[in-house]
Amino acid sequence: MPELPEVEVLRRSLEPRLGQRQFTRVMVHAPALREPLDRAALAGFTAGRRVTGLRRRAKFLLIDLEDEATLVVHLGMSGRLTVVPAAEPLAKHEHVAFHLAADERYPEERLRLVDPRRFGLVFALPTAELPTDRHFKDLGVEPLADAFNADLLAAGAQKRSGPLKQFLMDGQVVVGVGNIYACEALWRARVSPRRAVSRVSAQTWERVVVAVRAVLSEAITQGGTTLNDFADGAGNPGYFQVQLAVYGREGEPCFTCGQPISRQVQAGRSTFYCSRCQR
DNA sequence: CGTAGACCCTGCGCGC
DNA sequence: TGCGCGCAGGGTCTAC
Repeated sequence: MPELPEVEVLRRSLEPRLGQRQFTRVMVHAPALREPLDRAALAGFTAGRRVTGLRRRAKFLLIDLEDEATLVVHLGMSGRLTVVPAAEPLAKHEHVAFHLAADERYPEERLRLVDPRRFGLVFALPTAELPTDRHFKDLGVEPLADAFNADLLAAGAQKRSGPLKQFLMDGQVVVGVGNIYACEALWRARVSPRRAVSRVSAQTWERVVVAVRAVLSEAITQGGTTLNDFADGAGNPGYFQVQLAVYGREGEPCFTCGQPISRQVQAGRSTFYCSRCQR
């Protein structure tokens, strides 16, 4: 399901539902997702602790708990993280669930991860170890932070070669820009995804920054979904509210010029673009 | 050192 | 109606 906007929408939807709730037991139903599930660590860092806050870094959801522990969830391609009644039957592909104690607001529930393709990831660790954890230590800047700017991209491009789209999707440069929004942002910036990063002007970098920010923040505002199987933390489905200009529109007319949208595979992923508008 | 490609896994839609 | 194929939002590893 996720790109950055979907994870951010999920974070916001879960925040009131999980805030101050106490984790009880963890139910691990699969041996591994992208990595093995460490039942002992998951239980040890969560059982009995209350949720103190929810954060996001790149496409990772960070659930901070009492006593300086953090539960980390990544949804991969097909993960859904939802809160359901504790007695809800086990869902197909429900690989792990964290039970939540009843309080004055909610009955006993469970926070469950359903992930058919199992590209997701769940682990827990001391909060202080997050920055040096191997999943986080090499991550680039957040695209909605001030540090994401034309100078940063131009500097990063000097150390690399290859096409612009792959550069934008490189998490060591900027995080959270996945295949859909990379395509959308480059269409909006009117620059070709195939353009070599060495041949991008300062002015164009500026347009790319503006476009990435706009595409992501609009998707968040609109409830995050471009994706047909997205659901927020309450299980509400997505609404296809985000109008996609190029992604999935091969052969359909460009909204700007009417030229049929092209599709080309780059690094094993489909790239959609307008060959007239994007140079 | 960077970069390109394979790979992890299941489900879905399409054409036959 | 059923089957096989291609394709899908992510990230990481290996071979060059």
